[in-house]
Order: sequence, then C-alpha cells, then structure tokens
Amino acid sequence: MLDLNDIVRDTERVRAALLRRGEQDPPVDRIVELDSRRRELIATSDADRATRNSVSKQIGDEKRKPTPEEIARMRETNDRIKAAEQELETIQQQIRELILPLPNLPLEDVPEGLNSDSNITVESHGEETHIAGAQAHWDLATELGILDMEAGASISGARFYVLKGKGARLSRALASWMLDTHSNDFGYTEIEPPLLVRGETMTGSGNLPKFKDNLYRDDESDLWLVPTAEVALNGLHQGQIIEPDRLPLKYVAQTPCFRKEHTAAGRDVRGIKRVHQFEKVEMFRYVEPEESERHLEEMLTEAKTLCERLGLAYRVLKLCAGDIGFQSAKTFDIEVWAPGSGEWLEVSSISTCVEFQARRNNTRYRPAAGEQVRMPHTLNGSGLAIPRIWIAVLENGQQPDGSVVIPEVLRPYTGFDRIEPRA
RNA sequence: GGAGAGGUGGCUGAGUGGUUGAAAGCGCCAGUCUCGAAAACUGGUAUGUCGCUUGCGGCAUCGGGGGUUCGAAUCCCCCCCUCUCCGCCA
Repeated sequence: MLDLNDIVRDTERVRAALLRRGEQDPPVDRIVELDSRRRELIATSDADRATRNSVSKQIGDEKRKPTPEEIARMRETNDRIKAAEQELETIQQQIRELILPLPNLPLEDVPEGLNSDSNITVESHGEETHIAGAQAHWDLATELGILDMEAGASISGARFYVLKGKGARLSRALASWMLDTHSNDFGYTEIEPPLLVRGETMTGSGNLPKFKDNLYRDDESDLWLVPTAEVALNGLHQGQIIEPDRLPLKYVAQTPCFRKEHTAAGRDVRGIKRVHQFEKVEMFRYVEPEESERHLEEMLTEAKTLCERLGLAYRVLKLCAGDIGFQSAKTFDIEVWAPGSGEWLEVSSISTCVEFQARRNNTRYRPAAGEQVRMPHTLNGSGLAIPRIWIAVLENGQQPDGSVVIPEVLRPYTGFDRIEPRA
C-alpha cells in the first residue's frame, strides 16, 4: 500500500511514478481531496471529545452527579461526535478503496517501458543450445510415461496434470534439493505455512482486492488458496513489532501454488508451463531498508546458483516499469533455456517490495532498544518454480537414445541418474 | 461439535463504572556510585493519529465490533482466538 502521507505531500512524484508503470489516470487528486476532509473531521471531533473528557473528569473529581444542563450539553456534543465519526468512517473507507488497488512505485533505476519488450537482459550464462531431434516436454515426458496430461484433465480439467513414477520423484527431488540448498548453504529458515489464508493476509501481500479473479476461495470458511508461498510468508509477522537485532529474517518454503489463470486463456496451452496448481520453492526476506538493495542482489545470486548447479543456461532480465508485478518496486526475472520447446522459461522472479507489503499488513521492527519503530522492506523470489525447472531438466538432459540424464546434484535425491524410455 | 476457563503494555501480571494509558515485577535505556563492572539507588521506557512555534499538546487504542452512560479495561450483546476436559478424526 502506498503511504497516504506521500500521496498528499508528494502528489506529483507519486502520480509520475504510477504513470511510469502504465496506470491510467491514478486517482491521486481525489485522494488528496478526501484526505483534507478527513483531517478536518478529525480536528473537530477530537476537540469535541476533549470537551467531553474534561467535563466528565471534572464531575468525577468532584464526586457529584452531573447537572441536567451538563447532561443536555453532553448529549449534544455526543451527537456531533457520532455524526463526525460516521462521515469519517465513510471517507476512510473511500480512501482505502482508492489506495488499495494502486500498485507500488517503481524505483529510480527501473527501466522505462510499458511491456516486456522493454525489459533489459542484464546477464546471461551458457548457450542457447540446440539438440538435434529435441522433443518438447509434453511429448518427451508423455513418451517416457512420467507425465499424464489426459489423466490431469479427466480428474480436474484443463491445465491440471499428473506426474508419475520417476517424473513425480524428480519433482520431489528438485524441491528437496532446493530446500536443502537454501537452508544449508544460504542460511534460510524452512517454513511450512498454511495454504488456506484469510482475506486480510491476501490483502497484506497485495493479491487482494485487485486480483481476486485469479484466486481460488472457499466461500463457507472465507479462506483463500495461496497463489504463492509469498502470501503466507508475508503474513508471518503481520501486526507485529519485530524485536531489535532480529533482521534480516530469511525464510524459505515449498508449497503448492493455486492460480485460476483466467486472463491467460489461450496462452501456453501445451504442457505444464502454465497450470492451475504447481509446486514452488519461495525465498522471502524481511530486511532493514538501507540493506534491501544488497539483499535483492544476494537473492538473485542464490537463484542463479541453483540454475548453475543444475547445469542450465540462463539469462537475467531487469523488468521495466510497466512489467513489474503489482507489489514490486523492482524485479529481476531468471529464464532458463529449454531446447525442446525452444524457448526461455521464466523460473524465478525476484522482487523488492520495499515497505509496500509491510505497510499493508502492519509489520514493523524496532532497530534498537528504545528507538522508534520502522517498517522493514520485504523481498521475495522464486527459488525456483518446480514444473518449469522440471521441464528444463528434462529437455536439456535428453539423449539421442531417448533417455534423459539427471543432473549430478539431484542424484542423491532421485536415487537414479537417468530416466529410460519405455520398452 | 459439547462443557468450562481465559484474552490487559516488549514479557509476567494487578485492576468490576470516575486523578487507570493503565499498579507491581522483569527486561531495556540513561544517570549516580565505581579504576571498571556487578549490586544498589534515581529517572526514563507502548502504538497510532491530528495540530502547531519539533517539542509539546489534543484524540484514539486494555482480542475485534456494536450498545448502555455525563463518564467504560471495568456493565450488556455479537464475533474471533487461546487453554483444559469430552466427542470425532489423518
């Protein structure tokens, strides 16, 4: 959530930043207008309340009953307070409804541009290889008997899939290896969070109210299925004041992610690149604002390290202002090369949300004993998205004889070093 | 799901209508003492919001919401959460 004070005091800067990311006519003027009425109402009703408090206190101090005149006057005052409160309530609600759908402001160094064409490739590692007779995973994996798209469709419908045998095992191996790497090598604390979360939690991360169409929800219990572990990890400290010396907090979680993907109908229809339910390992950090750039770089390095250890070619994109996610102030994407489908697959998206999420869910920290509380920055990044990495491992590992070689680092987890074609 | 108990500041824990935004203890910060530290003593120590002469003042907040009252942490109603016992259950 954007800071109301920023909008009021720095209106033009906020407007410009929002326009940069492609917002059409953000309602900042309306917000400023509502805020000035809001302040007015607070001033008058606080004055009335001060009167009420001092009169009541006087009566109490003098240990007597109020006079009929006092009662009459106080009733009048109370009526005024009540009226002001009601209007204030309405206005605050209006302000909230205008601010909550506003996205985060891009940082200065985020490239100009309104769509993915303006993203900048900042780094690449390895070659865009071409394997003679290479198959895309939907053919390759189906032939190997480790992926069953039809079973997925028959159980649950389009964009659901079933992994079988070594395919399922490979998926689990990837998840375990990544979690171990994050915990053992990078110092993250592993978390197993709830997958069903309250509306407030979903609002805190930025997924509500704007993106409710992409979320699954149980009406009866009013709980929402997480589209990413980021939602739950962001909720871990909501409403809390984090004690001094606890930052940075580094969490990692592997969870299923549930997404309706209505908006993407027709895109990426083949295979398991874009599905309604998938596994993902997610990194999340709470850090001091001054440190957040460094942490963003560190998380990027960690995600790249995973790709390197798997022997995958990748490139790093710095997203332009129009292409970063709603809650993000700056984002890097990592894409790995999939020679079978012949495309770069986005396997990680690493963002700093600065204090956007902390403000939304009222997470604060105390820098040192006795000091003012502040809002931490939150950062998140995939580390990594399992099905897409699964695709890349398969498509890159395919051999002329039809088998697939498993990367060295995964073998202790898979228990096999190749997947053989069916007889 | 049934029965009971409870939710107060960073923590423990008093407080059943009027100098209680909140006792006391712990923790933390500063000072005194000390060569230094500990102990002891003294003072300070919530969050949010509004205003202005930026340090002060007003207001709000004792799980959340509503009500009664001149006045609510305290009384009434609804909801949420935690604990104990019973039931059910992977």
